[in-house]
Amino acid sequence: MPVPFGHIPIFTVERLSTYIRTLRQAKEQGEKFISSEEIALRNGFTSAQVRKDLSFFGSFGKKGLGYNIDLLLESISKILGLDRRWKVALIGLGHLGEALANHKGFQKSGFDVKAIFDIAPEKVGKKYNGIPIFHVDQFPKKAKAIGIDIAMIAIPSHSARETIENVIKSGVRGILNFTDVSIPAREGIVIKNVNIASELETITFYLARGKH
Amino acid sequence: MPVPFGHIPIFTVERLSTYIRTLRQAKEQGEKFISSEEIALRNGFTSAQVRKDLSFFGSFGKKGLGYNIDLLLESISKILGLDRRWKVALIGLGHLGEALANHKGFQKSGFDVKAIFDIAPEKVGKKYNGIPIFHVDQFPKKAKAIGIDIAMIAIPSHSARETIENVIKSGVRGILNFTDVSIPAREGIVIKNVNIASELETITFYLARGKH
DNA sequence: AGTTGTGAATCTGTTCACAGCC
DNA sequence: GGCTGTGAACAGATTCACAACT
Repeated sequence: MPVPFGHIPIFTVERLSTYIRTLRQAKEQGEKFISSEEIALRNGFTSAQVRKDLSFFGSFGKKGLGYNIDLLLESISKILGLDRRWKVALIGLGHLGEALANHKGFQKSGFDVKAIFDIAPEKVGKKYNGIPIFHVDQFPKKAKAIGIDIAMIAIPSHSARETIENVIKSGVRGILNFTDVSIPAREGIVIKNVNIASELETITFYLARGKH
Repeated sequence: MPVPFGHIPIFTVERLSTYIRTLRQAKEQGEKFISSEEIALRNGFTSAQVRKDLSFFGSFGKKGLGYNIDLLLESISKILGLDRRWKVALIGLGHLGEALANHKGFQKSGFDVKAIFDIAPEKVGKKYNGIPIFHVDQFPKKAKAIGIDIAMIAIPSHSARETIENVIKSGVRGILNFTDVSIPAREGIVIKNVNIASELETITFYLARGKH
């Protein structure tokens, strides 16, 4: 089933996902067609970049006219694997975990949080937002039973490495890691490390030197 | 005061901030020195990359020995502008906003959330975690009075563009934007767009094609 | 006239490989 | 012997610029 298109730059993949949001917003504003220039403008990219990104996967536009928004939305969604729903587990129901469990954007893109894992006895066995909470020790068993595709990790850093190893061992191949411990990807596993303090730190780098 | 080191790759800046976390963790484990190889290994980078990143800013290591962790921590912190504290405002106290207001990692890196802004009448005028909550309309006045350096935006997308324009007009030069609307940077302003659903979407791209 | 799609040229970032120092 | 620091070589991503199409 996987259809390879040759090698795709990682930055292209990240931008595709931005285009989806831009297209949804243009659609809400009543637009039917959109040019590469307009997509670029809204995001601070260049129009050539938008066209090149899309060209890796095919021809979706009409010369002189631009892109049909509905068609392009559907095409990019398919490219990103969003033409199906994905079962997501959340590990760690702290403040960030709650935010993730409540995140509106997931539903729209096809992600369903199917199970939550934590170690706090007062949480385990209950439900949050209708989603069952299990003990982290149960992860391998439950993940297999439910068919979890992706795990989001939002736990303290001291147990991060061990927990993520167990997640990988249990057969889950996609990991979105919010902990302070950045985990290298490895054969067969897709890991994305996101660190919120890091994001602020790249901002201060530029602010501190007045170069921006 | 800003000391220019020539042009620095954006990826170098992002990795520096990862190195800080790695160094802190090594330090907690009782290490005093660390090699570029060890830093690389823990994060899935290459040792040459670590050395090259640091070489943009000076020589921090000892040949044959590696890097003194305390010294390197201090050096990188200074490079990233973390040798001072930064005043941060949070706009939007929804689920994600609450997570940001409670985020432990900020304190450690020198970020203090000094004010929260929202539009809900039941929140405005109260405090959250000891941080005062103001109406978003008050942002320009309060931001100036407090001396806000960076604004974190965690509001629904429909009001994102307008709110961010007002933040920029009020003189804040650093923005961490969590909304679905990605905002282009512009002269004099540093903007970082972070989208959590996007992160999942780049994972599914690879999962969907079995290529990882 | 307007806009796409794309090879070629350019620019940016990474890796190699080794001299130099501890 | 081990590890850094770095110029040179390489790989990867972006931009240019224009032919092709509506």
